[in-house]
Amino acid sequence: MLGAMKEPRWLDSSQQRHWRAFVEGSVRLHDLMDRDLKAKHGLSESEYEILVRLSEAPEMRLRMAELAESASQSRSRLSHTCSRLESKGLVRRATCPGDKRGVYAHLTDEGYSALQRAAVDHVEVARDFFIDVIDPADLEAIGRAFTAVTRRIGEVR
Amino acid sequence: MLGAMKEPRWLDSSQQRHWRAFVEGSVRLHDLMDRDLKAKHGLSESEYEILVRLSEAPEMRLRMAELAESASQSRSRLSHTCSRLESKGLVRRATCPGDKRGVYAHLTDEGYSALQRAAVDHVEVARDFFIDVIDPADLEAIGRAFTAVTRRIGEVR
DNA sequence: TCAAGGTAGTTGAATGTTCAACATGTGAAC
DNA sequence: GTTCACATGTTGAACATTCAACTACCTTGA
Repeated sequence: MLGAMKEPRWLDSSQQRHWRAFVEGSVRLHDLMDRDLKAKHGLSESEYEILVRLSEAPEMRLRMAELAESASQSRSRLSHTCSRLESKGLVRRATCPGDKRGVYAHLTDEGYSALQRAAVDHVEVARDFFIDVIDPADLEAIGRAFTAVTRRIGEVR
Repeated sequence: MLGAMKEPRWLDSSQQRHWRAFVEGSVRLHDLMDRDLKAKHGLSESEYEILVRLSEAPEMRLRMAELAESASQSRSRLSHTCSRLESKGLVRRATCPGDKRGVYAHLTDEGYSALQRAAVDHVEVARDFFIDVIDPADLEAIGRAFTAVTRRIGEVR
């Protein structure tokens, strides 16, 4: 009897339309940006994200766990990705003075300049295919909406 | 001299905020839904997408190329994924009468009922973490915006 | 009718990602 | 100060995706 309480509450047709539009658009946009980044700079989106986060951190370094969290990646994935970035010379690992378990990922100078180059193109694409085709008021709505989504997801862990 | 024309046109700070909010929110949402689907139904998002498209097609079948296009996947990826779905018994392949190169992917009865079950939960999650936390007017804005994004991407292939 | 070029789909190897197990270190309780 | 639970980060194997051939078939046109 209890199980039966969970009746499917379907979306109404306009909700469904909007939801679908979002899913399709965001998948295609992500694909496009990913391809572009890889073709022009040999970086995957997750590698790029890591460089961005490091570049914004104080002293351009972060603990692995913080970096994983801020780049929305699992620790394992970060560890592998970081090894790749390290072998490309864009990132360097160093042990953490206070906590011997800890590891800092540092952005190297080479990493910084690779990021600079990539960011210019990345923003260009974001502009061409996202910012510039969206009405400014709708862009604000997007900001509000996704902030709420992130907050909601944070509530449950 | 020509190369120098491409000056970085950075985003202004509110554009940047909205863009970031979107990237973060959509990554987290995608992650959440992916995990949920896999945990409860053993399906990846791309497998789910394939089942959805098939279920909506006339006679619940599509040519591989059409399916790839509508699920935004490469043909190679579809081919592999389809093999997995076939071995789970959710999809069945059949040669195409008119065109001997062609292959139809059919949704099986088992596939249809697996999809039904998954869809109920999927919608529930979409509602909990997306639809229900977004102001209806903002949701409309999202629909408009991402429709425009998809159109723009379509212009360049 | 047959050669040339295009399309459909699959394959296998290289590459990335996930998952569970592990090694190491910390910190709090006793 | 030893023990126990927990946290950090890495590893390797299983799994998924991408990329570049490749097979088979269709279409066009001379």
